Amino acid sequence: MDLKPTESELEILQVIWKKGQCSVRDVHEELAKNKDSGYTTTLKLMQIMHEKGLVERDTNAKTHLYKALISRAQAQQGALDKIISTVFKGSTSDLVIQALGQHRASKDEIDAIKSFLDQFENRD
Amino acid sequence: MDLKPTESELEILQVIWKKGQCSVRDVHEELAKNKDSGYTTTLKLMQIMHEKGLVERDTNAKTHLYKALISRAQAQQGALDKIISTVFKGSTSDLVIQALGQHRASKDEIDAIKSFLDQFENRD
DNA sequence: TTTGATATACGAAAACTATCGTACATATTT
DNA sequence: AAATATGTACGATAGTTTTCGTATATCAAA
Repeated sequence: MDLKPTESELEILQVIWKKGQCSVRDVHEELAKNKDSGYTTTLKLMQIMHEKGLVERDTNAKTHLYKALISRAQAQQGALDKIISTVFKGSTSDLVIQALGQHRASKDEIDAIKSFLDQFENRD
Repeated sequence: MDLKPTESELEILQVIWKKGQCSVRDVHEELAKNKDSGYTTTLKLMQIMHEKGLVERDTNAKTHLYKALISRAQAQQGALDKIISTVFKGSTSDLVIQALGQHRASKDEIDAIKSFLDQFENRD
């Protein structure tokens, strides 16, 4: 299996991850806030995602319910791996520094990252 | 302008960023190390990148020379913004932690990030 | 039970990306 | 000068992704 969601598929997965289980309408109404494609477009995409094995669905009721078969963490790692190799010359620390440099991190966020680093460092 | 390079365009930009200024052949020979598409494919892609405004070119000599019109930092930030919004729920610190969690960072890298964080934190 | 709202299914078009073949121009070598 | 190598231009094709129209089924309300 390939399991590399496209851009639109990721938008859909976002909604499913957030809500846990969704009808096409659930997803479409969420997407409609930022986008204006039709309902059948969302439906078709979700059907394709089902064919690809990105989601599973319960077809017992008239309204089918979809669940994600790929975790957010998996998708995150896939997305990270891709941009680290294509734009960050393979350097994770470059990515981290670029991300932190742009973003106005709160003290809490910085602390969270620091303690994460500590724990990570002491793992050796 | 849209300025969102495709996958292949990023591969080409990588080479141009590294070398500073490139002929199509320069780029193609570099890409050929990891890939095997034809010379005219690279040429065509670079012509399209020129139309899109991703690169400029000097056509005085027979062999045209290309330069990037988008910086590596810009492309990095664009890629980061995209995945932060599509898979990281808008959370930069989630991205940083996920990136560090997977990657086996060296002590030097960790230190670099820590001192970056310190400097960042003291900025207030 | 007829009407209207809401579903899925699915073919087909549109848009975008990547690939290549071929034509043609310009250097370089023999 | 002829042959060879190297360059650009560009149309055509194939693959992928996104979009939508239309057919059809189901349910609820009038």
